[in-house]
Parts: sequence; structure tokens; C-alpha cells
Amino acid sequence: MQLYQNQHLKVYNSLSGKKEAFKPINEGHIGMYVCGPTVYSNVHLGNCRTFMSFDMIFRYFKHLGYKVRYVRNITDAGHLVDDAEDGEDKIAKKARLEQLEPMEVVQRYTVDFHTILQKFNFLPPSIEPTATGHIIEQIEIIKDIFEKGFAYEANGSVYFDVAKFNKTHEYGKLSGRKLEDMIANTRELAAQDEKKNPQDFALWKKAEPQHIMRWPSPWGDGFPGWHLECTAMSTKYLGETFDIHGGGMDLKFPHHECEIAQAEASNGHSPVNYWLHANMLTMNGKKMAKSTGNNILPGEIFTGDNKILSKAFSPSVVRFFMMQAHYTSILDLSNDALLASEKGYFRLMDALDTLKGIDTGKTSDFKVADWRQECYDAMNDDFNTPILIAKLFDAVKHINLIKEGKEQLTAADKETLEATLHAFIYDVLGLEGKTDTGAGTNKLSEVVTLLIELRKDARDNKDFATSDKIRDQLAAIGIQLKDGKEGTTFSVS
RNA sequence: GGCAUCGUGGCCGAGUGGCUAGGCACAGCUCUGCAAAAGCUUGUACAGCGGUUCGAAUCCGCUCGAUGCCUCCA
Repeated sequence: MQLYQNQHLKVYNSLSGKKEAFKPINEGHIGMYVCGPTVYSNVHLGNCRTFMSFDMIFRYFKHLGYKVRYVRNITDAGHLVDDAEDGEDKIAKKARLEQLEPMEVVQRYTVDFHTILQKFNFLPPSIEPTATGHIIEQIEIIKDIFEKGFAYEANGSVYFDVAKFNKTHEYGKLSGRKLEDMIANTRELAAQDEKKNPQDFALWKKAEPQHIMRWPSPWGDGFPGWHLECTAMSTKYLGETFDIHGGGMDLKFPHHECEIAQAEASNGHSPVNYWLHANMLTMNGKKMAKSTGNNILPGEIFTGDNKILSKAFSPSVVRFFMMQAHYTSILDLSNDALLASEKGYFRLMDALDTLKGIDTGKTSDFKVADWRQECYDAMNDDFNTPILIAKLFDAVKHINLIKEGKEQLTAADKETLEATLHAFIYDVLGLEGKTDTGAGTNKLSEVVTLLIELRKDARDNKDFATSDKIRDQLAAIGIQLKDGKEGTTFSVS
């Protein structure tokens, strides 16, 4: 018996605009595709939020007992700087500017991406395919779309005929757009356009002679259009129709719209049952942009080497901060917000330590079974992590009351409580313990315990100058002493 | 200009018709040698205007503002 058989999950489907009961195509199995990064620069913090949301979703599915195939691609070709005729590939442009081979650019920023995600304690996806590794599959899809009559060739490039597609299908249904409106609002683009209509998008682009990234095709040397890779890779690894497709809100149009069009044009049916979109991250109320300086790299947060924040914050604190907001809401990052999250996070983790040491009683004042289900209810309601965290703080309060002897808990309830907290905090939210110092922990603990004993002796002798010195000096290096009825404990921050 | 999402107490952020999450900050109290930690108590907030309703933060309309997309972007 798996958990998912008792826990009834609802997800917000961007396609219908409603929360829907989640039912996978094959019971017990989930296919999930998330659009990964274009590796032409350091991973953006907003990017991290999107991937973190889906990491949490992936984790919750696994926790529920689903077997999940999670595919997150790496875009290493085909992503153009703009849509004009002289549009340059983002990777190729960076390579030109930095005088590197394009694959050096790809390698450098793929490594950066993985390094940052690892710090954030992301679970690796099941498959992480690259666009350049699937050129053949992309060409096959283009041929297919061609045969179905929804593509045309122009001067060595191939375009998707949106107007024709729209006659029998609904282009724009995901983003709530109508083709007529788009045509009416199209700005004047460069006149010498190969496209029949400005709404048409590239499936294959002809490579100019100076273009380094190029592959042979039935239409000559070129490279694939950006939207195509996701269709090729999701179809290859998850099938023509799969359960979940995720990505950032900004990809809804045109990227995901085009994916739907490509899939429907080539194989005739809708590729995805549930479209999930994560919302944006702003900073100090404004959008993050390199051009205005309102931008920060994840690594700069961890080291504190930046002009925006007052101190360094650990990846777990940033993760906790992000999990305190719902993934579909815009989240605003600021120094105050991070400081607040850090305190809350420490309080939560301290309670986890406290729970280990509490004595159990004959009865329970805390209805653990009910509380546990409330945690699931929160997550089952479209992955509502803010409510889950509120529930976790309910437990924190009870744990502290039990420690003070004002409430009690049976041994069985203690076990359930501990297991549930661990499951949600570590497995689902993906947070890590704040004192994860490895082998050093035991020796540190012994030293501090010794200091606590010395301080107690000093206090017993009313030598408060000495006792306060011990307490304050420890505090200065981040070790906080906590005097309780049962003696003194400490925590490291 | 068009489309979309949103605007909640000092800050961050849940909540979608009546029962008013949570975190942080602030204040008072308990505990303490003094603190810290912990606990208890206190905050009647929902951009503005109008409408629907017995009743609205929650539904509708307008205004203002923010963010995203419309050209690359998570």
C-alpha cells in the first residue's frame, strides 16, 4: 500500500485554469518534464526558484510512493538571442564574445548550474538530456510535421505554419491568446522576413557560413529551433502524452504554446495532461535584471559577497525562504525577508533537536495523527508548502511545551512526530540540518559541554563575570547557550 | 497598445463568500543572578471607489499600481 492511495492530490493546471484531481496515466507512475536552463551564463536565482519548486514537487511525488521519471533538459543549442533574421544562437554569441568554442561555454555553465543546484540540495532528475544530443530526433519531428502539412521551407529554414494549424487546432489555448488578436497587435518587423506570418516560428534555421554550431539536415546545414528540443526529448523519454510539464511562467508563451502545436501537429494529440507553471522571483519589489543591477547570483548569496544583502545566507535558508511562498505566487526577495526566514528556519531545526531529547509520558496533549494528516492536506492542495510550514511550526510549539513539562507525549506519538517531521523537512522540503559539520560535531559538542560545566561552576559560585564571559564569547562565534530547567543546551548557527 | 497574474497588518507570506494561517519584528508577562532561549498575552490588515449579497479580503465593474508575456528570458 503506497501513500498515494490514501492522499488525494489536487494540482493547478494552467491549461484549464483550475485545480484538478491528479490522476496519472499509469497508476503509480508519473512522467514529468521541466524545461531546463540555457547554459550560456551563470544560473539565475529566479531560475533556481523554478527548479526548486519542481524539485519539491518531484520529492513529494516520490514521498507518496510514485515511481517518477523526471526529465529536465539542458539547452545547449538553438536558443536564439532574438527572432530577427540575423538572430544569433545564445551559446554561439557567448562563445564569440569570450572567444571560446561553443561547447566550452556549454560545459562551463552546465558545471556552474550543477554546482549551485547541488548546494541547494536538489535531487538529480532521472534524465538530463541535451538539445545537441537529440538533433536526429528533432529532424524526425520536423519531417513528421512537414508530412502533416503544418511546416514550410524557406531559403534553407523550416517554419511552423501557425495560421494553418489554427484552422484545425487551437493555437494559444495555454496562454489565453487568440491568433486574431496576435495578428492585430503585431509590431512592424523587418520587412524581408522569410516567414509567411510573424506568428510562425522556426523549426529549423539555416546556418550561415560563419555559424559554428551546425548540423546536416534534409534542408541543408543548420540548427534546430528552440521550441523543438523539448518536444523531441519529452516525446522520446516520456511518450507522446505524459502527465506533467513544468516550467517558469514566462515560458508559457511562446515556448510551451509552440510545444503543444508541434506535438499536436506531428502526432495528433495533446502532449501533456497537467501544465504547471512556477511564478517569478523579484528582488526588493522589482524584477531581477542585470542591466539595472537589481540582480544577484546564488553563489553571491552563499558567500555574502554582494552589495544587496547584509550578510551571507546558507542555501538551506534560501530554500526555506522560497518554500514559505506558494510556487504559483510571485515572491519578493529582500534582506529583511531572508533574515526573518533564517530565524524561523533555525527555530524549526532547533525543535527537531529538542524533540530527540524529550521524555515521553502516558498520554498525549498533541493530536499527532490529526496534525500529520493536516500536513498532507496542505501538500495535497497543489503543493501548499507555506501551509505545511505553518503546520510544522504548530509542532514546534508543542515540542517546546513538552520540553518545559507543560504538555506530554506518548512514546508512540513521539515516534510518529519525529518520523513525520523528518519526512517533510528533509525529504519533501529538501532542507538540510543547520549543524551539518560532519566529523567535527562530536568534538565540538564535547568542548562546549565542558564550557557549559565550567560556566555552571562559576554561576554556582556567583562568579557571574566568568559565566557571562563564557556565554558571550560563545555567542560571538555563533554558539548560543540555552538555559532550561533540565540544564543548559546549545545550538550552533 | 494587447493578453495574463496580482496588490493582505511594521516586513515576508497563506487564505477565495460568514468560523480572520504561519514566520520575523514590536510591546507586556512568566522563567532567569542578568540575559538569551522557550512559553503566554496583545495587533481586527486585506490598494481606492462603486455594486451584488442577510453577510466580501474573497464575486462583479471601474480607477490606480506592480510583475510577467507579446522579441531572448525560469
